[in-house]
Order: sequence, then C-alpha cells, then structure tokens
Amino acid sequence: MKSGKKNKKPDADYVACKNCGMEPICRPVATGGQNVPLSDAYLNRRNVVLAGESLFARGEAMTNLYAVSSGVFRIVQISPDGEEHVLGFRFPGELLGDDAFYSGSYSYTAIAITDSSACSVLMKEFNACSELVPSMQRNIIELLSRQNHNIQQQMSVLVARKNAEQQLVAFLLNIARRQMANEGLARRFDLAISRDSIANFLGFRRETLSRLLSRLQKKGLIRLDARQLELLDPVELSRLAGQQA
Amino acid sequence: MKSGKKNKKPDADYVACKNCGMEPICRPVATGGQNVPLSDAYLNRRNVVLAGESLFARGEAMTNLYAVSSGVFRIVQISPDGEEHVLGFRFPGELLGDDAFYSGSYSYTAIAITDSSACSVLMKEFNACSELVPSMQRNIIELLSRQNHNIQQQMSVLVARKNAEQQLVAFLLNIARRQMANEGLARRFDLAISRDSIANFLGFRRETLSRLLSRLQKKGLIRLDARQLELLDPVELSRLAGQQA
DNA sequence: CGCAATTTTGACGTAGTTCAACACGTGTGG
DNA sequence: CCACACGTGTTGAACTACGTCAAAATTGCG
Repeated sequence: MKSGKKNKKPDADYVACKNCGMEPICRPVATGGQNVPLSDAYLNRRNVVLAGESLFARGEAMTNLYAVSSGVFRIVQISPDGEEHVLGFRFPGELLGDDAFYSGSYSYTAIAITDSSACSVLMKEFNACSELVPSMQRNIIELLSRQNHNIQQQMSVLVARKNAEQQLVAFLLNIARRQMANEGLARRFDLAISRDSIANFLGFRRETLSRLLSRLQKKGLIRLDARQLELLDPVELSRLAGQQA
Repeated sequence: MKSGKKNKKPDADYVACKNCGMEPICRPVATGGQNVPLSDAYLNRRNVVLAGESLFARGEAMTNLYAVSSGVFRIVQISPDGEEHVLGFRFPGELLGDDAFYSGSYSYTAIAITDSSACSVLMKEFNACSELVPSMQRNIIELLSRQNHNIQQQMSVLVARKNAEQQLVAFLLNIARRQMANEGLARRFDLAISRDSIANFLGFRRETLSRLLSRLQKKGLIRLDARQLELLDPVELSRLAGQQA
C-alpha cells in the first residue's frame, strides 16, 4: 500500500490548461469575455473514465468535443470481419471526437486505457456561441489543421518504414514527445499501452514487437520494466528512426 | 496526331464545382450574397501547373488554399537523408495546403503528376471575409474535419494491412473512388501515378509492386495497360481488401 | 496463493527485399 | 537514320525479416 494506487479515482497528473489542445475554445468562456450567454453545461471539466470504459462509441451522435486531461485513450474501429483495429492513441492535451464535425457522429470508439479523465465542450452550446464569437471558429480551424498535420505526419512515419524496428522506434519517440504535450522529449515514463495494442496499431504481431523491444534493450538503447519505459540513448534512437528533431 | 495530346494545355476533364471540396468557401463569393466587399483576387480559377512542376513547396508561407480542378498531384516530403517520400495524392475536388492553417506555412510540397490545374483562394481575403460571414468558417471547419477523417481512415487501411496485396488493392479501390469525387467507383481510368510513386507511398519496393500487379492481372481481377487501369471484378477486389462499401 | 492474462522465447515457413538482368519507349547527337 | 543513354517497368534467384505455431515465463488480480 504505497500510494493511492488502489482507489479508482485517477490521481494522475492533469495536463495544464495552457498545454491543452482545447484551450483555444475553453478560455474565451472561462474568462467570461464579451458577455456571451453561456450555460454552465458548456464546459465540463475532467469527466472521469475508468480503465476499459469508453468515452463515446463509433456512430453515436456528436454531443461533445473532448480533450484528454489525464490518462491515455486508444481509439478503435471494428473491421467488417469483427476484429478490433487500433487507429491511434490520445494523450493529455489532445482532442477526441474532432473528426465528427463533418458527419455529426463519431467515427471511432474512444476507450480509456488507464483510469483517465477528459474535459468536454457541449456542441450545442459551442455552435451557438461560435456564431457570436468569430475568433472561436478561427481557433477551432487552427486546431483541426494542426491535428490534420499531426496525423499525416504520423502516417508518413508509419508507412514509410524501412523495417519494423525503424517503425517501432519512430513510434516510441512520437509517444515520448506527446507525453510532454510536445514540449520536449520524456526520457522516462509509463507507457500505459499494452503490447497487444501497440502491435495492433503498428500492424505487426505481438511476438515481433516483443522481440524488437528485447533487441532494443540488448543494444542498450532503451530500458523497459513492465510498462515503465526509459529512453537511454535518444540521439541514437532518432538516428535509427531516420528523423531529425 | 490523334488529339490535342501533344500540346501542353491540360484539356482534361475539370471537376464540377458542385463536387469540389472547396465549393463551400467558393460559392458564398460566386453568388455574391451578403454584400461582402471582395477583391477579384479572392478566387483564382484553374491555375495551370505542368507535369513535374510544384504548386507550392514545404516551408513556404501559406498564401493560398488550393483545390485540384483537373489532373493529379502528389504531395511529398524530403527525409533528412535526402530521400523523397510520398505522403499521398490529391485528385480533382480535393484540397491542397489545408494543413497549413495552424502553422501558416505549407508542411509538404505539392507536385503535379500530369498537366493539372488548381483553383486557389487567397488567404488574406479569405480571412477578412470569413470574419464577416460565420457560415464560411463553419464550412471550412467541416472541410477540415472531413479531411481529418479521410486521412485517418486511409492510415488505418495502410497500417492495418495483413499483407502487401491487401494493402495494394485497398489503395486501388481508394483511388478508383476518388477518381469519381467519391460518387461511386470508377471502373476504368488513367492511373497517372508512376509505379515508383505508388511503391514509395505504400512503403514497398517497385519490384514487389510490379509482381503484385502482375498477379492481380493473372487472377483476372484487374487489367493494366501502361497506366490505364480497369477493375474487372470490383466485388472480389473489395472482398480481398477486407472492406465493405 | 493460484489462476488467467500478458509477455517473452524458440523453431520453422513464407512473403517481401535485394541484386541483377532484361525489355520497352523516348529523347539526343552524330 | 541509327547508336546510345536514360527513365520506367518487368522478371528471376537467393536471402532475410517477419509471421505462425507452440510453449515457457512473468505479471496482475481475486
């Protein structure tokens, strides 16, 4: 019994609002500003989602736009042959549900990996409000554009792979950056995601993933204790992944 | 000398404005509407870009938002080790440069594969105008959201692959749909893209691609004469790709 | 503690890469 | 007009990385 680990409330580190992707559309409200009439329901802070529970499911009408405030989510789809396919992961400060604007319903299911929490903005209120405040619309445009860019970037890394190792290392570095809300590189962190989810996402078998991780450890590039990941040689890892930055 | 093929002006089929991704932000202007003051420079129709030329390059300031009106573009990035990497392709009706909203500069280079043309909206004018017309902003939000969804979708197909054949078939079907501005499936069309570009994009070797295409022909699923592609058995192809729709 | 889920390891088969040769079309210069 | 280089695409043979199947080791949970 070392800490509050046993109780279910996520006592995790919440992402600072200033580092959150949703900040551009939260702040105008939080500060009050141009006397826009807003219900209290507009912004709902840190809704708890327990590990394994879903925040929303594919096909549901888009009622809210979400941003992860603590924990990790995986976003999944079920393929026609019934298999779950992991589309990606979302870390604190990142948006959830943003690709539902155009269709009005969520296009994937978001599941909490660890006990997590997410802030939500009620779409009904948001739409009404953004009619009145053009800067909010401008903000969400930039949000979407950035997200767009991130996804395309990640896709290029994943598809351009020479081999699985390169792809995996690129993934680990990607995660390490997002762990810090893209402000630098986390050297040591809890990679909450299971091997199965990672393998599923990257498109290879859990056995292959396991072997690759072992190999990276033997080479002294990472240290992995259960799900605690440490990047021992970020420079060499970056080189391996064939990246700059 | 059968047709105008020798002269350089693209005599191609232009996409209909009603099928164009940029229509939501063109139309409000084309119809005049709510007496918004607009310079003639706002919308520039069908700028010609010859095969091999670039429309804009990575890093340049975002002056315009583009939509392909005829031809095909490939979007590329140069990796640190100097290799060109193909991030994707853009067909008539699709946007170019949309992921530059957030940073203000293009994040990739857009190169015409065939002689092509693109409509452009001047950002300076667009920003001014959209301040006045909230519906335009709403439109661009939906555009970005849709693009977001499309990219994530394509990524899931490319990364989730069981094998290269499945991945290739998914790609061909994807192209065939986009050829028709997503209104049904083109059965026979000019796949203008070179084998090298396709292989680069899909992340395998040109030799592998060549073998796969040969195999699909032997199976009687496609017919390929130079770059003229015919889908002989769309149903079986869809099944092969492990997709519905 | 003990069972189930997750992760690792081993042995072997196969899909995709690599290297190399060839075929075709197009443009260039003698 | 032919000779030649060059870009693009196809094909073959040998190699290798990853997948598959099977079993052991570790972790987490009741």
